[in-house]
Amino acid sequence: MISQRAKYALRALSMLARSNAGTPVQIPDIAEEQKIPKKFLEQIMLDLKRAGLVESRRGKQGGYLLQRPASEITYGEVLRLIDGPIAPLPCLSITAYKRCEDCRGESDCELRHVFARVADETRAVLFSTSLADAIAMPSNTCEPVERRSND
Amino acid sequence: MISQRAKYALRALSMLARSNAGTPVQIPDIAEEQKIPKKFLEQIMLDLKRAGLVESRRGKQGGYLLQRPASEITYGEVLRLIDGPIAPLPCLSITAYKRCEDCRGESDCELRHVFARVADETRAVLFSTSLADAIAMPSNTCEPVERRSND
DNA sequence: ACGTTATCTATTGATTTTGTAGATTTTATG
DNA sequence: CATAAAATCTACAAAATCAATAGATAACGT
Repeated sequence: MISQRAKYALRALSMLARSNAGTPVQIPDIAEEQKIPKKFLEQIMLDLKRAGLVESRRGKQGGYLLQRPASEITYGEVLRLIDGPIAPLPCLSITAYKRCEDCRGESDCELRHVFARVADETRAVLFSTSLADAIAMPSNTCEPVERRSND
Repeated sequence: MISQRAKYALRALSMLARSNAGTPVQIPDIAEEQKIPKKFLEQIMLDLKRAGLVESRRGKQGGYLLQRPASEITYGEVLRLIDGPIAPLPCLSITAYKRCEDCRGESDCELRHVFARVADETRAVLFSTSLADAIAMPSNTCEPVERRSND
């Protein structure tokens, strides 16, 4: 499960992506439309700014804008920033690699082999999907949400 | 990231799967070999038992055995049992579906569309990989851990 | 100068995670 | 039957994480 924070971040960024006009979007507006606690959102936007995803303008007519085109900000990038490593095991993370202390031999760790595949698939989706892609999807992809027999 | 608990559970089950002989494996042995806190492991094994994954024998010569063949216990099943839903969003979980209160319209929620793909891919791997599969993998799959440019 | 907006720092409460501790029950075996 | 070895059960606790709140400060446009 991704964190609430990550959901908020992605939804906020989506709003910025939609409001392309070059005019900043303000926190109170995002908070209201997306039902996000205002002060909480402030912190999140700050994180996004420090990471270089958005830029801010202060004072009247201020607010936030994407720093890059929406097509060049991926879900993976955002998710990693907010929730940390994408990989399901520390020893599979690229940005925060850490050996599992209790695990002898990564090359014959079964867990690692299995979850390496999960990590690969997950990254393939998340880093190939940009904010722009996501916005373009819904209308097209509307087959009645195909469900397999598993979670 | 999967929980420590889940790692322990999977490693313990792996030991049971390997020790096929029909002779029970005991908690102290698992705990020592896998470096798992013994009392913590006890709780985990109880969960696995209650869920019908393993059976137990008490008293001397007691211990735990798989209740089904190792080829019929999947990583997905174990992970869901221990860590909860596989899906990254409550509204994508099959076993614990929950509407996102702050989200209007699931069919046009961008987050949902993107993470639905993640969920599908993840489940495809986890539910198609059994304990037996995982044990069989390591020796074969030993190309020097292919890494993409992303986490 | 004024109000509006982002920025910063600190703190709180709830929940989850990761364990510990100790008493109890069951069972094989001598 | 007595004993020791094993699982079982219940409760608790420390630490970390998450979600959110509070209040003061700095920058900017008009």
